[in-house]
Amino acid sequence: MSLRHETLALLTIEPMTGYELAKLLDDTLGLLWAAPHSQIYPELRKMEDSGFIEAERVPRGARAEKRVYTITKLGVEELQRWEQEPQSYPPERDVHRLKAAYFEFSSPEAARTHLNSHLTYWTRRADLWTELLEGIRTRTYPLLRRRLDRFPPETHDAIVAFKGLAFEGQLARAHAEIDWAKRSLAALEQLGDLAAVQAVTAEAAKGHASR
Amino acid sequence: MSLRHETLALLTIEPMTGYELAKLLDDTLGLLWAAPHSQIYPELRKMEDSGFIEAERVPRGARAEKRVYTITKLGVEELQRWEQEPQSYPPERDVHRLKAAYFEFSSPEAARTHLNSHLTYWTRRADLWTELLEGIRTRTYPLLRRRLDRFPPETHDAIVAFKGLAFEGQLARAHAEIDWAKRSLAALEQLGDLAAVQAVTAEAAKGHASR
DNA sequence: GTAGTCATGTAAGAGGTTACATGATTAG
DNA sequence: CTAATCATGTAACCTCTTACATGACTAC
Repeated sequence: MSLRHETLALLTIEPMTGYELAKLLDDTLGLLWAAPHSQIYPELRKMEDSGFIEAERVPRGARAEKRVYTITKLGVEELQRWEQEPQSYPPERDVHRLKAAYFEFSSPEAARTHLNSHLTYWTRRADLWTELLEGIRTRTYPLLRRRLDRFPPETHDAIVAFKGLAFEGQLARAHAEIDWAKRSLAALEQLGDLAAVQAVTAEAAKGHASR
Repeated sequence: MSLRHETLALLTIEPMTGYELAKLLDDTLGLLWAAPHSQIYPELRKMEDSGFIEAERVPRGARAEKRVYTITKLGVEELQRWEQEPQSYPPERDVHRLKAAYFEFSSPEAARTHLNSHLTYWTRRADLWTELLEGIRTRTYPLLRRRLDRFPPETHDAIVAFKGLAFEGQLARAHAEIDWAKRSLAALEQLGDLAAVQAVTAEAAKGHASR
């Protein structure tokens, strides 16, 4: 349940609408917690009920209105409380590694295709995070700029350092995945002709089945 | 929805009960997809209804019975189908990285504690996977042995290679996390006295709130 | 006018967590 | 006899996904 804390953290930058939060939590942006708007709007209402945030109705244009949410004192305290709370680890659930573990039920081409997609996906992520890190270090990334503008100068080094830490971690993970995909592709090559394996394993497995 | 395919894959080793599958899918075992028994038993019933597995009622002791599940031809085909199907990537959701990104709302001690737990957790995982990999390479890991005993010799190299690949990936990820935690702890040190930051950021955030 | 963006919702369903619940079997 | 293990379930609840739904505003 960290959607709550990610949105609280974003609202410490400045008041925002659900729509803007939804854009920031879009997975393609590369931030640390993604969520669709269908999850965000109800969560904002719940947080409002809990007193963590407050909505202000602001007119836009002639007829329309938007709800601009501001974090409250209670909301900041909740964020601090969560930050100090010990954090458990989610159970292991890695579908790509799982597929790789059972490539003997796949075809050599499909296995290669999977690893190439993996390479593409994580390379794109690495590029994204490299750029983001550059923007963090130079303090030019817009979201960071907006944050620094609101916080006193003596906190800037720490704020920048922590954002840097987090995305260095993401980047390191991406590089580990890229290396893994490359090594795995090489290993696939070395296994030579696997054409027969799929058929044989399938037959063997069916053998158990019809025992 | 890969619980289904992990259990199908395990049932290609040999027929098993829900209880045994639940033990294998325990997170502390370090396999690739964890699940509690409360999820496994209903899933087995669903797969039985779909014809992917078949249950045999086997007596145990005098009064009791157990349901031993066997994968069917249809089940093996489903596993193969899934293996060749393109796999999407889950949205980014990393709670530990998220916490690190907002350490300015934490205390220096809590931040250090988080990173030390991270180190402990991933070191334990790395040890687990190192041992598992050793058992895979020497072909002595019991689950792998059981698998190899059921599959024809010409498939053994590939089966062992794929299991190796998968856990090398897990190990690489663990090492990346360990490195990150160490580098982050060092970075924390270098930031020097952060005692004031938490208070200041909190005040600043409340400042927005009561604007 | 019309396409793109801004803006906010609801709802069904899948997947996962946590807790409750029960009882037989086996090893000491 | 008693503790650990084997064995199988249910139920409430939460989170997340996917799809449906609507309409105003702005730039061209």
